[in-house]
Amino acid sequence: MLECVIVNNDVRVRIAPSPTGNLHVGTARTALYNYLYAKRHQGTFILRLEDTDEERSNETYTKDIIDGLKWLGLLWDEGLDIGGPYAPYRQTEKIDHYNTMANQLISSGKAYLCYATQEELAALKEEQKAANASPRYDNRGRDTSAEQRQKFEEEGRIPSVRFIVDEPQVVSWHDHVKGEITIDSSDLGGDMVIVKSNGVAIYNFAVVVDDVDMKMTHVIRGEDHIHNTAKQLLIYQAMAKEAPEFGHAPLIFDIEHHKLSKRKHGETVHVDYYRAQGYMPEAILNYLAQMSFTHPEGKEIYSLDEAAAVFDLDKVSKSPAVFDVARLNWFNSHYIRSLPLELILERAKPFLSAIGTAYDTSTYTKAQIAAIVSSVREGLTTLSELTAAVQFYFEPPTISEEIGRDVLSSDNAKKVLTTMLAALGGMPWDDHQGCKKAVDAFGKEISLKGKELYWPLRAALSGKTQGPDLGAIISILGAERVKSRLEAALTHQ
RNA sequence: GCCCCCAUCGUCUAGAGGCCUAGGACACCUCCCUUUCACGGAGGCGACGGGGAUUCGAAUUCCCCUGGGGGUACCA
Repeated sequence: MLECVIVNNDVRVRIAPSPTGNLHVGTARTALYNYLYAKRHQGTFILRLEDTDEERSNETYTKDIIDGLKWLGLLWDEGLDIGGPYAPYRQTEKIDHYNTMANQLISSGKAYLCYATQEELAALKEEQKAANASPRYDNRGRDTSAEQRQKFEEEGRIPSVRFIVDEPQVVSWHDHVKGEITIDSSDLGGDMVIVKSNGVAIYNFAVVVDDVDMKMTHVIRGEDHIHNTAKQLLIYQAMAKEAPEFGHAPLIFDIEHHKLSKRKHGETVHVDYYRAQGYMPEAILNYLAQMSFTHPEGKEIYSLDEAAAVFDLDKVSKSPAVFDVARLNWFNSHYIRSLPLELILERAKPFLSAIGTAYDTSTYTKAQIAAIVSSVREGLTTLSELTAAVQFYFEPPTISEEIGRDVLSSDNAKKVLTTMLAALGGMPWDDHQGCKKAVDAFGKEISLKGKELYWPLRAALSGKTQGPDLGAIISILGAERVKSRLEAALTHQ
């Protein structure tokens, strides 16, 4: 198949989170799309921090976001943490610069100082509400006279800077995922504040300045920004700067079809949560990618690199997707059983430690630990389940009343256990399959097979009637433990 | 209220006028494999929101309705 890939080394995209919470699943998805777009076009992926809301911003969130993106493997080429040619990449370090730009707009008549107080603005809103009119700023500050200004200053009023939104005016753009979008400037709420009275630029203004400064070519973000895009386009125009291309991805919904929010869903909206539960970054990435994007060959399972090779914005769905943990789980269990054992072992460490005092690294060799994890990983959905799944390898199982009665108390069970005890000397301990065969062999001698043969052993050794392969259990536990557990089980007659 | 976006199985989606008695995946159910769980395999359940229009023919184009969501801050 002949494919025409546009290679554009000039492509520059970014993820620009605000540190008002831990790394959000939606932010991760947006970061992923930007990352994929950059890689596809051999462009540059940038991480910038939008921390102009000093009230809500917090440095611990910044750290969490950086850690989370790194953990996912969405590494940026430029930006926070690593710097780059367009530093700083943190908006609070550019406050003066935004003010300079705002002043330029004022000098060119595109913006003005607005002395309206919060109270006046609130009153205006009330009035409009009472009159059943759309809430909007009435542009009253546009022609504030010199005398009025003087008076306001004397009253101690501190002005904000408002950008003049000319009305009516059609703002439209070709959106890379949505297609044509048209918005009338009259629906934008009137002249908008671009610098708050505390002297700090507001998001809609700072982004534009930054995107210009950093030479962004494409802005890929959630569709909750569509109206912001219209506002921002007007600012680009006023600054006589070329605007980047836009692509608005659909939102991620909860099962009730609302935007995934921390307020409603708590920690489950954070990447951290999944990380702590033992989700694989590969699974999260794969899940996030395929949720609104379909691989052209119909693949369900694919890596970050594979996705980067085929990603395209016009292949991104226009409609929102419900976040479905069941599906994430399917991806996760797939990766848990197919990723290299070495890697799983590394990631399993915290969950093995969680076993508690019984977990002593000297109990088993490294190879045995590997065998333990390997014996159970097929049945895991998340690594957090590992703790309970391997517990019996470390501590003698407590035999429940039920198991004792139903599985261990029969004469046949007693026969199996005693025969096994006698056969211990001939066990090929290092060989999983060999151990299984040895069991089969003595089973034949005592004319027992299947459930009758296996369950008593399984119960005696693990306390459960289901779990890993019996041969693996025997082999891993080794002679000592097998012997003592069999003897203990015999007391349940 | 106003503005914008969206609309195929429960969920994620394929589908760019005839290939669609609508395909795949997750979930669920049944069977097979298996000492068990899981994996794997074979089946099953299950959808084009409604109405017009265009056309020989519409899930696919257009219009209206309905529904859902997002936005409407000196938050981002």
